[in-house]
Order: sequence, then structure tokens, then C-alpha cells
Amino acid sequence: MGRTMTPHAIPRYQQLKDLIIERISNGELRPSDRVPSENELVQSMSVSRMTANRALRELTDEGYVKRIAGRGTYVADFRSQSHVLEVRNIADEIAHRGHVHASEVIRQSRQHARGEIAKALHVEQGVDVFHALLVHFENATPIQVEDRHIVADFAPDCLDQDFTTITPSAYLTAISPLAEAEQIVRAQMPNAAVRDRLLMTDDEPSLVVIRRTWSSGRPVTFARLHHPGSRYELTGQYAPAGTPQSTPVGVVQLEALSQ
Amino acid sequence: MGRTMTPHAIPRYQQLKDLIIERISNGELRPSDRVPSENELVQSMSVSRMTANRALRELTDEGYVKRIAGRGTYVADFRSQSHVLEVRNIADEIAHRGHVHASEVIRQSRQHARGEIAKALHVEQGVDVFHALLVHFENATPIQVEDRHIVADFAPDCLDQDFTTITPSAYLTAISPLAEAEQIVRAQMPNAAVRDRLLMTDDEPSLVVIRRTWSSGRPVTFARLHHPGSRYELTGQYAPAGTPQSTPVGVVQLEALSQ
DNA sequence: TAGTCTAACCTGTATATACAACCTAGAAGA
DNA sequence: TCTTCTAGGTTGTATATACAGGTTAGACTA
Repeated sequence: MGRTMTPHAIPRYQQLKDLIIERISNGELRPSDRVPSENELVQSMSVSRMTANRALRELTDEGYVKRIAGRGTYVADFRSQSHVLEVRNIADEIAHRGHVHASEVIRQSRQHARGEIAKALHVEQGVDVFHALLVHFENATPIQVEDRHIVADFAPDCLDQDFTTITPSAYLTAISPLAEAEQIVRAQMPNAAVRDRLLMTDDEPSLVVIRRTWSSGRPVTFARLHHPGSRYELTGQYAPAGTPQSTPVGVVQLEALSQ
Repeated sequence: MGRTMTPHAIPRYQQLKDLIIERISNGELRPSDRVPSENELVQSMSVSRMTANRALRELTDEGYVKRIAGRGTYVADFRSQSHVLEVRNIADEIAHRGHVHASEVIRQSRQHARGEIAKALHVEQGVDVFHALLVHFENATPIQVEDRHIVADFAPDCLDQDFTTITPSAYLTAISPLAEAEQIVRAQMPNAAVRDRLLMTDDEPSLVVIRRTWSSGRPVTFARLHHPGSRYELTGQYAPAGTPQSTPVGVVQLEALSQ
């Protein structure tokens, strides 16, 4: 039979999670220490085993603990050192800032893959690929040069698209919504073409995101996204799911960190 | 009563997840489409509601669907556009590449917080903070300048640490293993000091990671991590948890993408 | 002594049941 | 017509129970 709960109470499983996180957080439980087993939690916390199971299972997913069937639950070694950055679609990102996105198509053509493009897309030299070169604007200021190649047979109607109304990224994810991706972020000096398109000064570096996206086990698109170093940065927050998410954290940020 | 299972079978809840992911993946279910409710899955898939609930709940955590109590479950809008980059502790990162990490301590002192440091750490002007300036080496080549400030009362024994044997990052997470963090990644030209420490050429940009880490609701450390643009990049993979994780993806990468 | 077996724990999964809270369409009332 | 109420569907949580399978310590046997 279900237990009666006062309205809007914190769920029991969440209380368990919080309790264990607290004990890890304040050092009472240290890495590789044994965490109370499900049955011990049943006893001491007066919950059902399923509830204890859910708490411990979610803590596992979140990287706090490690569970070994037959042995027990242990505090995970070093959570922490991997912080996470999110790279979003440029149009969404601009819209999210409440700004206006526009783009200009410089080139939209069919080519034969060669050299590194062929290698990156896992196709033979000479196979058909589409090439799209665009500039994205945020409130009329150029913010990204997108240099993208797409495997031709993955997106046959690529040349018919109007990339000023739908970004290549949005177009591709509309074709196949799920994909793996690899990314690389680099700081490098732009070539003259990119520098001119982005209205960059001579000594300004660019932040380049190189992204290769996979679908059904094969690479389908390969993009270089160039941004002006003085006007673009990647930001990310990291909160160990369970933290009350102190809200205005992201706001102070930009003001406080200007160098 | 429990259902008998053949040994090592794929769990029922995972089968449900795979089935729904497949239907999203092949376009049968498109963003904002309605996903079968728990009770419908109970009927059509012959599982208990708890099993259906687990499948849908995990799909929610993984970003595939969105659930609204009282209404139903819907395919999440654009999963995809947010790709993820991981920023790891430099020592772990170097160790992971099978290389040797070493570091040199340039400065390790107590200071009074001023200007942007005070702002970033949410302390008054003049409050005690520790300052650590280090260079990290990968196989004797300088790869990172770490410029870090730490709130003094968070880490009172900071000056006693030997940062050549334990990195500041490792030291801090040993004190308080759980934290929130904010990060910013920028491409910028280094100042002369950084350029010299990292043996960079005059026209080489640096990739800067700015990281502020929180503990117990307050900022405790603020670090600028400078890397030589020609020798350092951030990499990340993104696979919608459930993909068979095509193994060698990360390997081809570096070779293929050299520009 | 050395090897084997077993009991007692552990996690992992699955089910049936129960109640609370939320949402909406449509019925019932003013 | 407009408002209010309600029934039924939906998610969210909690419990009790059951069985499968991994792990280990200690008892048992050869």
C-alpha cells in the first residue's frame, strides 16, 4: 500500500540521495568507502528496498557511487575533474540571447571529396559531397563562418535548401535527428578570408570548433566553425545533479571575468 | 511475482528504451510527438507499469523525451544541438595519454583580493586569498599556465602544499569533493609572460579556460588556464546514450582534421 | 592441508498494487 | 452563454514481494 505524503514534500528517494551526497560532500564518506547497502537503508531509513534501490541507482548514474553486484556500493573515486562545456547550434544560441540571427550563403555547391575531407567523411577520393560556406550574423555582426561538407547521398536535396531560412545544422538534424558527434576546439589564427568575413583585426585569433557528426554508424557531415576570438566564447556550467542549482550563477560570470 | 529471465538477457526496461529510441531515430516519432503512455506500454508490451515508468523516466533523464504530469510523454524538441565538451584535470589528461606530467611552481603566496578577483570570488576587497601560479609540463614541454586564486578560509593550509606533487585542482577536490563550476573558453593572444612560459611564437594564440568552482553555495576558486594554441585543443565526443559507441571514432580524428 | 560447497549477503530486475497530484474534455449547473 | 464541477487519463512516488545472479566467508570434506 502507498504511503501518504504531505503535498509537495521532497520525495523519499531524493532525501536518501541528498543524505548520501551530504555524507560524501562533508568527507564522512570518502572515495572507495562502503555506502550502506539497500537493506541497511531499508532498516535505518524505513523505506522499501525499491526506494533505496532507486536512490543508489541514480547516484550511480550521476557518478557519485559505484555499485558491484554481490559486493556492495562504494563511493566513486574522483568525480569532479571532468567539467562540461556545451556547444549549441549558433542560431539557437543567438535566439537564446534574444538577438536576431541571419546568415549569408557564400557557397553551396557539389564537389568531389578530396584529401582530408574524404578522410574525415570516410569516403573515397572523388566521391560526391556538398560544400556549404556561410556567414552567421548576430544583430548584423558576423559571428561565425561555417565551412561544412556533407556526404551527398545522405542529403540528396542539399542544393535545394535555402540555408538562410534553415541552417545546415537544423536541416541535417531534420533528416536524421539522432547522431554521434566528435568535436575539437582550437585557438588559431584565421586565414585572410575568414578574418575578412568576420571583420577581425590582424592580430585577433579565432576560436574554431571542428565537428564531425555521425549517423547510422558513418560520418555524414564535417564542419569547421570559425568565431572571432574577441567576440565569442564557449561557456558551460557544471552542477552535480542534485545541487539546488543556485540560479544566478551564470549572470555574474561575464561581468566578473573580463580580463 | 517475478518473471523468469533467460540468463544475461537484455533487461525489459532497456528493450523498451531501445524501441522508443529507434522510433525516434528513424523519424517515426518526431519532436513533440506523443509517446505511448505508461499504461499503453503496459498493454502493448506486456510489462508492468513500473517497468514502463523506468524506461520513460530514464529516457527523460537522457533528454530523449519530455514528460508532463497529467498530460503525457512527448519527444523532446532538439536533442542534438547541444554537443558536449569535457575539460579534464590537466594531470589526469596527460596521464591518460600515457605521458609524463610535471609542474613548476612560479608563485604560491597569500594576497589581498582586489578588483575582478574579489568580484569573481564574491569577497570584499582586501580579503585574504591565496594565489598560485604554475606551469604544467607534458613530457617536459610546457602545456599549461595555471593562474589560480583560492579563498583563504576555504583552504587554510594552502601555503603548506607542495603543488609539484599534488595539483591545486586535486588538492581542492580533496578538501571538498563536490562542487559546481562555471567555465569559459576563449581564444586570445597571450601576454608576454604566458607566451614565454609556454614557449609560444609571437603570433600564436592561446586557448584559455577560465573556471570558477563553487562549494557550499559560494565560489572558492577561480582559475585561468592558458594553453598554447598550436599544441593544445579540447576534444569531446557525443553519443546519445544508447548508441553502440562505435569504438575507434576518436582515433581517426586527429589525423583527419589537421588543417 | 587443500579444495569444495554452502549459506548469507549483495545488486539487478520485474511485478502488482496503491495513492497523490496534475491536466483536460465534457457534463452539469447557473 | 458562461462558469463550475467532475470523471478519467496521465505522471510521480512508494511499498511489498519475488527471483536471478554475483561475491565472499566460513564450514565441510577429501
